[in-house]
Amino acid sequence: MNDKASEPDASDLETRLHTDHADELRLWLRMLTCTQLIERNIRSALREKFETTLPRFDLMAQLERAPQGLKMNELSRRLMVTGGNITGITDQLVQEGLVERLPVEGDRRAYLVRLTHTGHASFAAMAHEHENWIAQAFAGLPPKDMAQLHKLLGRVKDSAIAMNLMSDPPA
Amino acid sequence: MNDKASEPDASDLETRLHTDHADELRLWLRMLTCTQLIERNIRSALREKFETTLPRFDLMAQLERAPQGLKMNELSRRLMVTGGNITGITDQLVQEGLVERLPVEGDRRAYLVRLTHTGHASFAAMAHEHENWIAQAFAGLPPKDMAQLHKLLGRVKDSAIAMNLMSDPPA
DNA sequence: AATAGATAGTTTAGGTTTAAATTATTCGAA
DNA sequence: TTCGAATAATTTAAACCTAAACTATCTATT
Repeated sequence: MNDKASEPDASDLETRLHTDHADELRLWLRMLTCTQLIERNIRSALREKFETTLPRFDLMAQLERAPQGLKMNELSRRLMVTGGNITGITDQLVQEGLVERLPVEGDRRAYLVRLTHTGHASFAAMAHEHENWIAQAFAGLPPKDMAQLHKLLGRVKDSAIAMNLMSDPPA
Repeated sequence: MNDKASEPDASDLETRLHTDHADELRLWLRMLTCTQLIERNIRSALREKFETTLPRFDLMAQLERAPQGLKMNELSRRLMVTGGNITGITDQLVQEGLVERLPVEGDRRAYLVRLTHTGHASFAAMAHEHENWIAQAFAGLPPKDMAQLHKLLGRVKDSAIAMNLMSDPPA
């Protein structure tokens, strides 16, 4: 190896000095830990109490807020997952009678996915509990802290969106 | 349906009043959005620039900080994934010569997983870029905001851990 | 020593998610 | 109108992740 004393090995010290974003890294890891802790809890609670999964719940939550229904690509965009994934989850929910696919007037490629009456009722039951679980996750924060956190995360969101635009094909 | 006028349908109004944790819900969704935006970006950058994946990077990052190596169950705990998962990822990395399994003195059940020389070099190259990506994600925040955010997320973390303990089998 | 229970790691089966390729349809411009 | 590009959704192959069952080893108690 290149261990001459004239050039101290740069692999550790120098690179570390140049790019010392340790604070950002720590912040990121803590953020990740928080979401993973909460998400894991929600997942297991959804399975235990309602025998369902988080992706299914999230999809239904989107449909609940859009009574007229949503197209697959819109679901994909909102849930930030790939289209193929939406296809799979929707297939399941259709199978179980919780959502339905409706033709779109004037575009035979697309569907509108909508909650069925059963799906609406099923979601209502789950949403009530879900809200409590989330509330528990933030129970340790005074309202003032929550507001502050929400504001700061708004800035992170903007920053992260900007980052995404940078790395996406600009054309 | 039970639509008698004497008892106004409670399914919407009342439950919503009782459990109005809309702020918590909004906060949670924003938090999730932030981490997903950033994580997605890191994933695609790792694939494009280094042909690797986030789980593999994360495992190597843990090993980098533990030069003496880590046992499988310790990796499992730190990465918050199941043991079986660790086995699979480690197998891959061993296959590619980036990590190695070493016997543990006095416990023939366990291994120590450790970065090889190649793995160490490979990780150093990636870590440098990774740090810049993370820094970009938080580029929009003044240092003061970052510190504040870190502090608030510390409270969330405590709260989330408390939530986990509640729902885990207490025995 | 013998055995029961705990611990370390792997295997298995099944579900999730992704990126990339594919099919079908729509839209726009020559 | 017709052809090429864009769009909506699906399919496919591969990686990821989990829970549960399993093997091997260790530890403590008797």
